[in-house]
Amino acid sequence: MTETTTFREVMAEIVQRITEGPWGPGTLLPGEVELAEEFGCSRTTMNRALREVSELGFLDRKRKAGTRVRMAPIRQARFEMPVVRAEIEKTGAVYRYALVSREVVAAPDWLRARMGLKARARVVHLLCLHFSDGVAFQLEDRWINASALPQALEQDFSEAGPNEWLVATVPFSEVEISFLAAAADAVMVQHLDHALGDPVFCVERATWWQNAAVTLVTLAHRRDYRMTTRY
Amino acid sequence: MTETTTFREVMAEIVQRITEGPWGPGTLLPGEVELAEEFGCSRTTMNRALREVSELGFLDRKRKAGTRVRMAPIRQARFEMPVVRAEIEKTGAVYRYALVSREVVAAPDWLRARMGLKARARVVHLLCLHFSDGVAFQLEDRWINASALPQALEQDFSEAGPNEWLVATVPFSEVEISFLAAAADAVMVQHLDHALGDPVFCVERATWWQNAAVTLVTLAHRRDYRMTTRY
DNA sequence: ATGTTTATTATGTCTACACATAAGGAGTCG
DNA sequence: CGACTCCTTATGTGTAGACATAATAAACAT
Repeated sequence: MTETTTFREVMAEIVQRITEGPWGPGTLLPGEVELAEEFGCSRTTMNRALREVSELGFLDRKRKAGTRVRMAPIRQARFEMPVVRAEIEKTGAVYRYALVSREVVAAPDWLRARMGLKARARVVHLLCLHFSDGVAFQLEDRWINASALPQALEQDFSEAGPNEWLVATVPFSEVEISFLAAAADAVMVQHLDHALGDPVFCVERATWWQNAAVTLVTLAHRRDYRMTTRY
Repeated sequence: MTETTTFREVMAEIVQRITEGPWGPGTLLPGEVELAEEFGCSRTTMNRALREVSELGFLDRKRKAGTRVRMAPIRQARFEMPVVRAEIEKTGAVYRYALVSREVVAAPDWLRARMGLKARARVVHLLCLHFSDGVAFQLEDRWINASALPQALEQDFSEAGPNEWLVATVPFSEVEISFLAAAADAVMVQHLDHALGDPVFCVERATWWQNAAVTLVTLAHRRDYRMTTRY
């Protein structure tokens, strides 16, 4: 091996041995020291390589037990959750935002339960639309906990979407994301190109910050929308 | 600082400074050497910490340019794509598999176009059901390219699902995954607890290996299924 | 036989140092 | 003024060596 053996090369070789070579599912790999010797690199490098391969989902590492090839590689899909604006503009289309409605109300029971709000919590309820080249692309149904974020009461969200305001205001959060299929309701029918009961692809995102509920949003997408990733 | 400063502690402190402390979005961080000095650790450790924080999506690192706090943290959702069996058994329910139908046919045009198959390619078409505690959980509509995988013709898939056979047979693949909402068709109505036209959450997964199409599968889920992740 | 302690071992992480590499910036030259 | 070269600098990655930790396996006691 003439050139320097980088940990990436080692990774590649390991993956190859797993996927095509002698290390089938369930195989117990030799120890790091032995492998490092075979590959002509330091244990540090071998450790890095093995760690990253295991992060890819191929290996299962346990102290003392050793490194074992996963029976079924954990195939994890990564979906970047783009800001709608970026997602639309990436396609070359023109983005436009519109506020449909805004109201400040007492949190309904289902919302209180869902987000863990106190009784009589006040929330800002928004309906927004995101257009791609003039066509409704996404309907945003958002609730913001005004008890935790009183500044939300002063925002009117007529110019910019609440998402952009939120990411700039609330620094970091605990997030729960769900993907689901829902039946189009009256509101969706009115704003998106759907018929009543049509299947709608929805993303629901609940956000907390320091154990306080921040916001719950449901993003309903236009007809035939797909969320796709490759790897 | 009495106890050992592990790279995790350093990470935590860095994240805290980004989310709550002085390092707002866009901040240019001090160099690794300086930070290592401040935190009382080696540059190696600081490097590891910064690398992992940047993998979390908070930091943007470039040689010479330095380490900068991302304007909008890349909110990426990671969905582990579990084998159905594991997903069901994790909930404590009993898993059962059933083959609904199996046929070997010439690939229909839409499939040829979708997967890039040659004309007159033969495919194995399977319909399978995955039960959770006796209730239909997922309907699997799978096409396997028999031209690339002739072994598939000898499998009858009556005992074990094609997924488990495939992961054991085809080593590693290029995958494209889509999430979408579809309207329940006659087949789904028959096997899942759906009415015609009901919204169904579907996962579509196309797989290639060495530029040859391997399989295309659509997984239709039971009513009200959600795919959820937290971070 | 069964439960508890102890030794062993593979991975996890830290340190200090070195060289590689990419990219910004200064200086040079047409 | 613009294009080029070279230097500087921050991150990227490599080495060897050490100690920490978790989990298995063996030895021991009940």
